[in-house]
Amino acid sequence: MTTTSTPKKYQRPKLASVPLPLAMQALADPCRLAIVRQMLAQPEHEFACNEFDLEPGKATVSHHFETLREAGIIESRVEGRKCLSALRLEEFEARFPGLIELVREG
Amino acid sequence: MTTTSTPKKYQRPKLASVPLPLAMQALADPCRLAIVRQMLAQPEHEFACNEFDLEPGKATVSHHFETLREAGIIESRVEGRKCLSALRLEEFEARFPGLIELVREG
DNA sequence: TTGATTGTTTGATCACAATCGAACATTCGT
DNA sequence: ACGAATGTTCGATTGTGATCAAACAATCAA
Repeated sequence: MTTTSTPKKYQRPKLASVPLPLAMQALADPCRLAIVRQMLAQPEHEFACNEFDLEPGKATVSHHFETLREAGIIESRVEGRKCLSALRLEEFEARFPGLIELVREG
Repeated sequence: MTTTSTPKKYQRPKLASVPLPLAMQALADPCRLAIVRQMLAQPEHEFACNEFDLEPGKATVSHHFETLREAGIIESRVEGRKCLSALRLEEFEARFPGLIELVREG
């Protein structure tokens, strides 16, 4: 018997359950801001992790993506061996109006 | 000769020099959010530190006020033996539009 | 099936942030 | 001059966050 595969399942919290400090914390890191800014340039696009030119190693980047997921800023899904991520733009904007716009401006 | 007194001087950074991550970080702490919310209830009022009902001790609170000053969110001045603090509401709103409003809402 | 791709997890380190008690400084009242 | 009031600073502790290398897992391509 081949071991049953457990496809990675990413969490996707309801925005109503995301407290403000968690959202602030998620956007308080330069690397995560860079990720969100690049995503804002193509809001419809689903990004693989290696489409970003980031300083930290992949382990660290993986952690940053998880932080962004927990804050309800992005959502991710498995596609083949890739992890595709996209902004939850409308939902996040509805929960924290104006916050994403601040990220775009810098 | 009595030693010359050096009245405490609080910093007051220009808002243009405050980076977004610093502002986010400052607003990512529950205690500091509580301070800002209480100040938002009376935007014109100058608050002494002991007007807040906060959990941490006074040393910690003193540090939180400094963090808020560094982020350009509040300004402080010495009045007698008190340290009076108030929001830099218009300036901060001009630099980070909508951010303070998010704090008010929760 | 073998090896390369893509990301996650683990274990460890390092820096920084929050916290406290105690000592200190300044000012005010008496 | 003395003591209370109000914060600040110092030293130490504790916890959390960012980071990396290495091992692991799943998938795809040849």
